[in-house]
Amino acid sequence: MARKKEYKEEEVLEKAMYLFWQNGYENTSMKMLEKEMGINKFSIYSSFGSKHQLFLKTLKCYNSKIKNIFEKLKEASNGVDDIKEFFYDSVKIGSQLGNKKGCLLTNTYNEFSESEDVLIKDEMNVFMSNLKAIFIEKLKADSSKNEETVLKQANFLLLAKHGLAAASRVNSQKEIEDYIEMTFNNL
Amino acid sequence: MARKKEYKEEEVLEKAMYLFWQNGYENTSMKMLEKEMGINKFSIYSSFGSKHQLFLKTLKCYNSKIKNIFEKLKEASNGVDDIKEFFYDSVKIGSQLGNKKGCLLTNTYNEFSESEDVLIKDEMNVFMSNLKAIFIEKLKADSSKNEETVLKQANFLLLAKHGLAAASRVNSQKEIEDYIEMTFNNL
DNA sequence: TCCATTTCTAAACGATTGTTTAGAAATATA
DNA sequence: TATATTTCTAAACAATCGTTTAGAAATGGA
Repeated sequence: MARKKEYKEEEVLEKAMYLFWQNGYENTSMKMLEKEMGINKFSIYSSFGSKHQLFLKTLKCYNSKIKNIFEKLKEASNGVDDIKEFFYDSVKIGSQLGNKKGCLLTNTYNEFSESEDVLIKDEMNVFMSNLKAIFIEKLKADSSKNEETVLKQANFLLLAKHGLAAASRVNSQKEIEDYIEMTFNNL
Repeated sequence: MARKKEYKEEEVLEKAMYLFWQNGYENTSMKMLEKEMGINKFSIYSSFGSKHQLFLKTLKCYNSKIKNIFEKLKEASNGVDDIKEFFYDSVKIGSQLGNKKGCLLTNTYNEFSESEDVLIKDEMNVFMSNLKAIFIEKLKADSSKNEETVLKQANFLLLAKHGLAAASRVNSQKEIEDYIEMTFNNL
């Protein structure tokens, strides 16, 4: 056959993910991607097709990275307390590598909120409705809450999670902890 | 003297503000600004200097638009309840004209969180620290709260306000109301 | 060793970015 | 009515955007 590839697609995809995570889609140029991924434009295009397809693949890569957090939440059985821990886990994964950058999916949700990009909006909506369904399930563990209360609190938590992800890009660890604690004070 | 200007700078500045509010700084092009403001590039540059200076001026324009909300909050005397009403007012001003677009300052804060633009970051920090100071003052109205509690709750509210502005770009009126109500449930 | 195949480098593509400029159109004053 | 001054239109600017392409470099099988 022929010449060997000098990079692993999984590895360079992950590097692209961190760059998009930090700068968003529009503010990440092919030039920046070349530098960060360590390969040139030709290789990016032959491996991933286009900037847009590359971005979608980094979203799926991110999804697989946070999958274990979701699994942990699903399999837990302490109701609201599990959601609280999920909030902490979500923030942690952002500050774990690099620095506080919020949540890639939420950042994307915000950046594309006025866009008409169906592929990306679909990806976002699936993520959000999955999360809401899990919240509802966890809240129902407390049988003293009626259906209306459960739905209201699920909406509250979804918005709180969204807001937290956005705010965590600029707030300190301490402020974030205070916020999470107070959010769950009256649930 | 000479020829008259065919537009009023205040009016076209306001139009530019709404465009930046909707699309953010980077995703608003000079071409879009020409169309929205109804004047061409030459006029924009002769009146406002550059895209960047124009943006800064729209931020100041926005500040003056929300000034009365701040004044109302400052002059009120019902403590936490006033902050709650301020939250409602903040959301209302977004949905008042056009549709839900969050808060221009918060949007900007998020968009420039990874940027090194000093002029803009200064503008943001002044806004945020002013807001925090007002929150603290209002919380202190309740003499049963000690200093630590006041600071913690002020941080909480600042982050909640930030998160709400971000989330309100994509959430419904009902979800937003639920969120505000629950946020102030235990303060 | 030679050739077919694949990946690499590096330049160029057309489109769009923010910005500037040359010259026509309009106006107040003389 | 002429002239000086300002604002307008419209084209061009260099730089950058995402994308493509031509050709050199490298590799495995014959």
